[in-house]
Amino acid sequence: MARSDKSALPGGTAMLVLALLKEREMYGYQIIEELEKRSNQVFRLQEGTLYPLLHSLERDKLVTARDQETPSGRRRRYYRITAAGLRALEEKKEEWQVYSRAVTAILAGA
Amino acid sequence: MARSDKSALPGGTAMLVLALLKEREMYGYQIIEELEKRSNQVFRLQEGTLYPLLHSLERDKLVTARDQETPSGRRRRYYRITAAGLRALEEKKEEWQVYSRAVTAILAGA
DNA sequence: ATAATATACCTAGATATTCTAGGTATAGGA
DNA sequence: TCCTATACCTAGAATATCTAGGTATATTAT
Repeated sequence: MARSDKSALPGGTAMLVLALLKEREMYGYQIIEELEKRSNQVFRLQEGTLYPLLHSLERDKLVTARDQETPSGRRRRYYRITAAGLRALEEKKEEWQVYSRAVTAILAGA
Repeated sequence: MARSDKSALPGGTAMLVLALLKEREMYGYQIIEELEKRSNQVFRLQEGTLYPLLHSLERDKLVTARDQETPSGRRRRYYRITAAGLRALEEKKEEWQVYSRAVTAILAGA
């Protein structure tokens, strides 16, 4: 995830992608743009990050994929979240809450 | 940083360590325990993560180090944050705020 | 007294994640 | 016609963290 200092949120990328897919099925390129838009340009996934990630989510059965052509003939691969994916999302969200609260506590000091 | 799913917050570990050192100088083992305590056991740095990290912070002049023996003869290496370290901490905190707000926005949905 | 555990430092190599830097192909606009 | 945007992909590099060791002394339990 491209940010000023090159760092990212580990495991978090999958969580964000699953969160988008919870709303509706989307194709890869669209996920990148949505994520950028909704974060107000805070992060923009690199294609080299997203596509392999989608493949691993599919392998783990957290999403399913189907190909579809646009009227103009362009190929798109749509991803849809599965029941297991929804469960995984809830878990990751819970972890994120716990984690960010702990970080906040430490930053706030003694 | 040991968590249930093995993931961590990249760059975040340095931020947390610097946040502790802002309060007072500390030695490595102590940092591990303080971090665990203040996060309510949410994370516990592995020694193999912390010691190399402290060395890189020292190399980058964000901290300075000095050795000291306890009355009983045990060696401890104390780390103190530098002015550059304080600046780096403020930057990382700002990034964290921006980042966590963006994540929250995406998790909250459209 | 001795054994086991805790303290305290360290490193090398494996693993996981993301990035860089390419590649392919089509659509649409200048 | 050429350039940019769309849309997919992968290989290899870079980075961060973990695993799994190692050394040594102090403290606690047997």
